[in-house]
Amino acid sequence: MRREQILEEAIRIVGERGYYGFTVQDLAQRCGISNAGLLYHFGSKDQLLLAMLDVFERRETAAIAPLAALAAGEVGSRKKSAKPLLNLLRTMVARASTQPEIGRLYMALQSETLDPSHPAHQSFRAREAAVLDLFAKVVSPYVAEPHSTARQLLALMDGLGQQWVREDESFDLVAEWNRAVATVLPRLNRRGPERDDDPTAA
Amino acid sequence: MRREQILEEAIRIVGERGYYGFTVQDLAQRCGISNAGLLYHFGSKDQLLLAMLDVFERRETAAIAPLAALAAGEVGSRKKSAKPLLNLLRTMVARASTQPEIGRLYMALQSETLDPSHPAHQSFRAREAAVLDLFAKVVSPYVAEPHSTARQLLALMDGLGQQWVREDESFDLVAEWNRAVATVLPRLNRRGPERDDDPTAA
Amino acid sequence: MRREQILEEAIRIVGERGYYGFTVQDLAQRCGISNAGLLYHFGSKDQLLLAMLDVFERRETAAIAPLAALAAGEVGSRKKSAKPLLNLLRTMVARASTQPEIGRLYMALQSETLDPSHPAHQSFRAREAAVLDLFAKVVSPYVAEPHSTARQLLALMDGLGQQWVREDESFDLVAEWNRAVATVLPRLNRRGPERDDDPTAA
Amino acid sequence: MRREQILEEAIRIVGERGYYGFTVQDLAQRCGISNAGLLYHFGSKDQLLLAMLDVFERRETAAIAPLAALAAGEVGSRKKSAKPLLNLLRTMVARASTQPEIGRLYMALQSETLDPSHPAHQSFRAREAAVLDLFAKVVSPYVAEPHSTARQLLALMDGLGQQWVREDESFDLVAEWNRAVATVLPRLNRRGPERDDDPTAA
DNA sequence: GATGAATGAGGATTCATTCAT
DNA sequence: CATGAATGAATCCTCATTCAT
Repeated sequence: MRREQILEEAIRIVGERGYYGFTVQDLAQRCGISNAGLLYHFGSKDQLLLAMLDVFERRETAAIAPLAALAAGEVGSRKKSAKPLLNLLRTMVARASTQPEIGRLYMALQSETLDPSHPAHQSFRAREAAVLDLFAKVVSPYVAEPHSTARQLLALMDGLGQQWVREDESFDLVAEWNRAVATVLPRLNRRGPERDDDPTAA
Repeated sequence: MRREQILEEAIRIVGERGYYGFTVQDLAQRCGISNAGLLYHFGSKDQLLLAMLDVFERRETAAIAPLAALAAGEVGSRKKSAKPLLNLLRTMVARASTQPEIGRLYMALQSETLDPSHPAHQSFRAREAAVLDLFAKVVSPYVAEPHSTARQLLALMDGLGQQWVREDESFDLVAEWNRAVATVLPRLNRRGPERDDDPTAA
Repeated sequence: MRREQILEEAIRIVGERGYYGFTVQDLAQRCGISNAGLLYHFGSKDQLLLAMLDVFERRETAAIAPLAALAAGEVGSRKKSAKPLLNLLRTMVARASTQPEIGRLYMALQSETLDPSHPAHQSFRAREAAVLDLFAKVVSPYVAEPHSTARQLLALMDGLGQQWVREDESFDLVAEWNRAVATVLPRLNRRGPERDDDPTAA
Repeated sequence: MRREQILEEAIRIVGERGYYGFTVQDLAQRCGISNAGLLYHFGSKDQLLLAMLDVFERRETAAIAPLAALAAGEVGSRKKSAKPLLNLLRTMVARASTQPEIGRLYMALQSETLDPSHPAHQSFRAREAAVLDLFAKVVSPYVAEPHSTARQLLALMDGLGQQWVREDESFDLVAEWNRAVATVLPRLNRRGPERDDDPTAA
């Protein structure tokens, strides 16, 4: 449980300053623990990062994987419903706005890991590929070029999130994201009654 | 002229590692100069960053400002042409793919400066606001919610750029960007003969 | 306890070279400790100085304050005795000649802190004011212009101390000080049997 | 002439910060000259210090030596007058209060040169010895222990000067000095009409 | 589980000085 | 006379890490 608190605090710091701008000393201080006491739990700064990524992925998986499976399931089904897809996309962003720390962690690392020598570079590269694959798949019934659309969705998700963070969370991220989805996947809106909070805003 | 070389090299390093992951020593070594010799030219690491931003902005302004003016000029004109707008958007991204160093610099800082304590935080915040304003204005004749559209364009530009960098420039950034623009500004494509290099890729 | 040893050594060095002429590295070396190991105990060079001043003041207070109280107590009393006053003055200087390190520390800083930007400037200014006040008070029964006399006593104390240090402690500081006191406070000598080591030397 | 201006400025800086707290760069900047240009005139920082001491001594000699000679001349004369002695003592301090820069230079170095490794240590030691000798001589007709009295005068002169500097020149140094002289050399006041500006302040 | 003490490597920066021009 | 450019050594300080307790 001590470990959990520390991780939580670490996630917050990395979310604010990035991994490079984050120091073991700072974390230890904020946790009211000694420098050595902290490392006792995690072994090293890098392992601490891995633990953070683990938390991040675990939560992400728990929250997203089922929805992803649902959305993916629709792809081959006869009576396609866009609802699971929309639900997936919305939830992914809604999570960020609900748990800003985890969102910030993701965004900070997202950019920091552009550098191939960053300890989490591979991890984020793999994640990106996986998300792009997922998006391309679930989106394939609705667009002509699913790979491009997947890229656009991911770019919008990340880009809007970064704007949101940079502007001190001063606009409605979820609303903007819904509009963006409606723009990228226009066909979804012409069909069915599945929009529960009017993503088209047309 | 020595200063210029150093600046160029610095831009490359920051583009790769970000400002925090970049050390004066490293830069000095790569320039075949002593640690102190380097600082002679810039005074401090932070001032060096400012010099880099200055270069960045100077080049950006030189390349973009005229196109921005043209595009903005169309807004109020009677016979609106979308060509200047498309030209502006394309050039902004084309520059990044032509001069990857400067693009990487921008992207690295774009994310690193999420942290308000980063020395270039304000600078990037201001830049973002300015770009959003510009986008909203030039896009206003074509969309219902120009501010949202501006956000989407910027998010796509940044997001796609980051994907491109993370994936080792292994896809055609310009082509993807053109598709994205076509998606976000669909009306542009239905009109006139002004697309000179087929942004729709239909 | 390690801290104490370091402090002791630091006091010696500053006593010799002043605060500016004293380096963390030098101190570390003399203590057989690493540079970082040293700063672990004090945080920074400036805080180390504060710690030294603290030691200085603590010792000074312990040794002087009671005597100062006694001397001050005589001021309002009916049957004034000059003994506590003489005792105070003698002890202040005797301490310097007994513990030359602490005396040198004081003298080195006394002059270095003339510069308002010195980290201990305020501290020494305040100390000086306090000493002047104390002297003026305890001396008031015996002289016409206690404030001037206070100034003279302090000037003599500091000035003689500096001569003593500069001349490699080659004269009898205590004896000279006693003569000086006898000069500045001539009335004291005409009375009572309280001179135990003949300060007048008339 | 350029040299003179630079020296003047250097004296001011050393007066404020001491020799250790004074940097070539700082001086160069204040003189609107390049770093190298400055050293062209003086060769090195230490030689610059020597030049400053030279100026100091030259001025001191010019102003004081004649008065010293006069006062020394009285010692053996039949009809001793204390006037030259008083004049000498007064002038020495008056100079400091008239030209505070030179006074500060003296005081800063006075204390800094306690350290035997200071480049001007010997110079100041010698100066002190010379002044003590002079004082002892000129004072010998009036006191029982001229060497002690010399020490007291020098200590008072330096000590009061330091108080004056530390307290931002906020009291009347000359008046205090006169009182101190009257205290240390009481016999002078009982005789003759030679006090022109009431040194006794009785 | 946790700490106090310590470390080695590396960080930016400052300083007096040099030298070709 | 003076400068721009550069340097090597030194300065304070920070960091992740280790280890005996």
